[in-house]
Amino acid sequence: MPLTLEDIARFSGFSRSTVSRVINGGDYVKEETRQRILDVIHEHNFQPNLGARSLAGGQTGVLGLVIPAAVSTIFTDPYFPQFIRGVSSGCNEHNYSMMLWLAEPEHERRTMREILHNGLLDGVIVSSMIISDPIFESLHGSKMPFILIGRHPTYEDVNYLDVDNIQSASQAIRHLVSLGRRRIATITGPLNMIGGYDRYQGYLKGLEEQDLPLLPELVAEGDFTETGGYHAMLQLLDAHPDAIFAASDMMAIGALRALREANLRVPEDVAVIGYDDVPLANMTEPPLTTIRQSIQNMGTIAVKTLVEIIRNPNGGRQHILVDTELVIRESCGGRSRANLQNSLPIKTTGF
Amino acid sequence: MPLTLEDIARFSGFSRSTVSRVINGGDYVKEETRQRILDVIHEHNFQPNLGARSLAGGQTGVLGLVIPAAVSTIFTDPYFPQFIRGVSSGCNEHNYSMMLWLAEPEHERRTMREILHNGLLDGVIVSSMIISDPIFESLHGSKMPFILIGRHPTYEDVNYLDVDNIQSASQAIRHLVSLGRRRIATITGPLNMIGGYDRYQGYLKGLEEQDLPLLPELVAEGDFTETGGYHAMLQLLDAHPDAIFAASDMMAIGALRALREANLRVPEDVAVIGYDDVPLANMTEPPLTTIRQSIQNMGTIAVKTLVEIIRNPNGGRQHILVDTELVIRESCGGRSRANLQNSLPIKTTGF
DNA sequence: GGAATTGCTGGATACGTTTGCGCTCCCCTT
DNA sequence: AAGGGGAGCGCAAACGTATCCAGCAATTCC
Repeated sequence: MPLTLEDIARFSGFSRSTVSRVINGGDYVKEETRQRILDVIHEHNFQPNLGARSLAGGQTGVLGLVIPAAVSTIFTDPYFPQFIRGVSSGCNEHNYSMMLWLAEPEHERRTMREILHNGLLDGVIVSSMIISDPIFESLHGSKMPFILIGRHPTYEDVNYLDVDNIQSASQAIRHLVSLGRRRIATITGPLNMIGGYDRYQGYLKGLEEQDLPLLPELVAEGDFTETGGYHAMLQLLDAHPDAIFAASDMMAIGALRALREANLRVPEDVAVIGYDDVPLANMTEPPLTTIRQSIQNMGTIAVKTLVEIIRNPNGGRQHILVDTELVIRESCGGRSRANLQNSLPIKTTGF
Repeated sequence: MPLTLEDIARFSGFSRSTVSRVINGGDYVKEETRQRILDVIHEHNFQPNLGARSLAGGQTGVLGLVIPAAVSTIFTDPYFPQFIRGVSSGCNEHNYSMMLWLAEPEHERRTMREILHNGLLDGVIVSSMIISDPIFESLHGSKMPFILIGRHPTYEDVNYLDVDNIQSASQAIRHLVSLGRRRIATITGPLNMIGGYDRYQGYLKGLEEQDLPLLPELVAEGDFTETGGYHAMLQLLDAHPDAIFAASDMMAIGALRALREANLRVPEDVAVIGYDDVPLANMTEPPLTTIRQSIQNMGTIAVKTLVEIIRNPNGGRQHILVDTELVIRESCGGRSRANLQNSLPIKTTGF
């Protein structure tokens, strides 16, 4: 039988209300009283009941993290463990608990409302490359504060947290130009996916900043896979590029294979830059220059932002872009083991 | 403003009580009434408030999953993602939600009572506990139903679910001996973790069964990581082992690296067996012989068992051991692509 | 035909907390 | 000296649900 406020009130000689005020850091309590009550609470290891709190106060201190289990990479990719860890860490920091829901398609219909709208959650983080429509719609139509990981392509009035794809891609181009490359090709991701589209926009921005023309024969669309990168590279060979910016490491690895088969040297003949800094990127021949995103950091920031949104629901929408780090290895022909940036400052766009 | 039982009662023309009975599958409701109320509930997408339910009924439908974040392998090892996925899947199956708490040492004291004993959780799964964990004490002293993943070394009256570490490790030793190896070394996990400890015990049991002496110079302690395995292997080199039993695949992979650098051939000079069968184990050079545990399955079984314990608190303690499978690949020098066992039967010890 | 039983429903209470309101003091002003 | 105001505290009303109990009709039993 756990203790109640009433018990603590009785033990300390004050009323429920005062005990409650002490717990919630309320005003108008004499310091002496506060100490007395805190002592009793500590002595009996009292813990207020969350259900009752939620009923009376409307807050639970619980955040939801939704990840579509359909994403098969959850097994092999260190992305999700790291992200989950970041979120967990952020929760601990802000005195929240984390409800994790790996949305399985076969259970989705049942659990969506049940989990999201039963009053348990103060807010929700939705992590998914594929914007899972039912979940999004369900949240968007409710009062529940939520934040997306990866910006939403169409809805502008939605909070999101994303990697600064455009900025980082253009930085890659800038770096290649600084190394003397001029015929810079790109292997894009699927242009109907927001990540692929944004990284291509960054490529365009980089060209423009460096006064280079956009040559259609230097653009090939891939699908984020190694095979896709390989075929895209084959298309590009005729155009004789002296550098490749691939929108993912896996595609860059495919490009390396195509270049090797074409007897072109990397980085002497063609420089290559990837994106993601997957563990494999360090083990290719030559090791891959790439753009790293701090996934764990993303999780922490997501919590921090969501907590702010919960505390201040009318603060306007939050669009947060996390900066990246250009990890320079041998494949671009630049100086090895040197980073242009070490920190991961945060740039906020909002109002 | 979410709807309440009262609203549904008004819309359907019945009382709160009857609506509540319909929702909770209670008896004594006319079929016609039940249908009418269900229609209204469905039409308005009504979802009962969890806080109120918890207050009035004492049940929340939420399970806690506790993982010590101190375990650094959470980054690199696919163990936890898979386990989490299994637990999540089990929760979906049994209509429970999952509260995930990665216990960080610096936040532990604050959150332990706060998360475990605020009435939110119906039960707790504790994974990979460090021996003598305060979390255990806190749970063991309370009425909270819980189950450990990995048996507890001292307390016998505690529910647990574990891989048969001792049996499987000794099986690995037996296999190595059958292949003619005699100087069999082991790279253990941290011996203050029950998994590491038991696999070491299995190693000892294997030696004893095969009448081999225990040589201290053939034992090195690792930390379940690739780097740890690498350094442990370096220590072992002087003792000239002809076989290595590593308590995790990641450590086995580190050992492979150390062996390669020492110009030793695997399996000709040294046979290697790992533990876990992570995806990477199939991609090493040479492919790794290892012991497979169906981690995801463990998660599902843990939930199933815990739910039973919650429903029947006086059902006696549960001790469940999940069998393993020795997956034979090239690294041990045995016949390739042959499995000693294919199924994963469950052996139950209890009363 | 009256009494006992059963099927179905509504009223009322309890769960443990937050919080608006009102009541005492006591100090400060004029 | 009287009045105002604020600090400190308790009372009581919610919050939304589960569930015991009472009531009532319909049915069954003797």
